[in-house]
Amino acid sequence: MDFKTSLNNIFESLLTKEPLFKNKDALRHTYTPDELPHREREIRQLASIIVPALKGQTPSNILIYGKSGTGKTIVSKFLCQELEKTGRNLGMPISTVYLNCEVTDTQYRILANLAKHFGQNVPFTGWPTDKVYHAFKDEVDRKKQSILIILDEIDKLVGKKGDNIIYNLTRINSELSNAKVSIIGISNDLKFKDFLDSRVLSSLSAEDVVFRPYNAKELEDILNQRAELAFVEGVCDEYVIPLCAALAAREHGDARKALDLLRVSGEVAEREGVELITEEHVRLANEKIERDTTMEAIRTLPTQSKVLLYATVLLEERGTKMITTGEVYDIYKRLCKSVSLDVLTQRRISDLISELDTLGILSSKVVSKGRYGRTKEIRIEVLPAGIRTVLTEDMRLRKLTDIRLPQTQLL
DNA sequence: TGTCCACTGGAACGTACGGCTT
DNA sequence: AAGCCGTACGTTCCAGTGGACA
Repeated sequence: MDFKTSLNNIFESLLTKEPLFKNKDALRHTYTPDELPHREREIRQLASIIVPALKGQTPSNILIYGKSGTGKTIVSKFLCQELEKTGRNLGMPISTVYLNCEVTDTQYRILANLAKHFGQNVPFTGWPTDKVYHAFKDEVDRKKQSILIILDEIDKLVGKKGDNIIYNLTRINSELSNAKVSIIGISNDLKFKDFLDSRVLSSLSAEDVVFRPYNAKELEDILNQRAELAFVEGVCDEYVIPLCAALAAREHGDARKALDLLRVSGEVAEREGVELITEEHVRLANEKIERDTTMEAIRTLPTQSKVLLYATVLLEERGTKMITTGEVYDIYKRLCKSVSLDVLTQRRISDLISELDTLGILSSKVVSKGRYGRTKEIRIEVLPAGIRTVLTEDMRLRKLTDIRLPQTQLL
């Protein structure tokens, strides 16, 4: 019976055994603190642009630029909260909608999400797009109100079928008699403007706001503010936060990265069962984050891409000097046959290679070998051992992990 | 100087699927 | 039940090309 009671408490004891953290959520980038250090200027600038909404006028559309982790999203969300709150106090009806265009990446989906936000029941597919557009427009126009739409990662829309949604939204006010719509576009990509239609551009980027990257000192302030909320007092060695800040500053001042680093450092120390987080934990955390993100990227790949990736690994291990599309395709075909998987065309594989390249798992470069044609030169960017581990997790691909190519191939 | 390789990458089209409308 | 619609994922077709080699 002693045995039973001790097991009963096992989760409880594990749950309460978080000696370092008092509120881990404060270190997540989704957490919105009461103050946003080193962004006062941007907040004031944006607030002065959208304040007309509180007087019943239409604010200019805004385009926000800045690298990842510079606080664009969090500042925008913070302003929305404040705007809605002030609106309520003044009796001005204001709605704000936040959409991430990486997820919501077509015209249909954006309109469907907007319509849903205003209480319309739109299926995720099935309706013609203009019907969804009217559902949204009519619902919104039923009363006098200001609407602020935030399109995060708006650069993900250009070039795709979704890109005339930007045009349609910037024009919607001329079709509305009661409501007023303004748009805040957020982009990581500074070159984004070059790809926009000039009519859309003049309307959308009536006001531009640029978010500079944080420097190491600023990151340190942010981390200190969050650490105070997240950690039990005195568990951080004095150099831990400066180190996290320095590492993140090296990567274009990414606050998200800095926060992740500090959080994972804490977790690593906790798992070790020690009471002080040290620089060594930060280094371990840095490696762990890197490893985890690439492994996760590989794990979520479609089966075909996994086989393709493995074909590249085999060629690399064989010591092939220059891996080309044609060679990879040859091995890929053989691997597919051995596990009776459909063989895709070389054209498709060429696209999959480019996808793996943008994910950073492979690197491919188009090279010309003169008399011997033009092709992609391919290199693996992650550890082969990691790729094998992932393959073993996939029942159908497990038997591939035994395959090795002969060191030299005689043809 | 021209040829010609081994692809690249754009474009149109096909198929399957979930889901609405009538 | 038949006919649309939007989306994902592929295929088919093909013009275009950088540069080693004859």
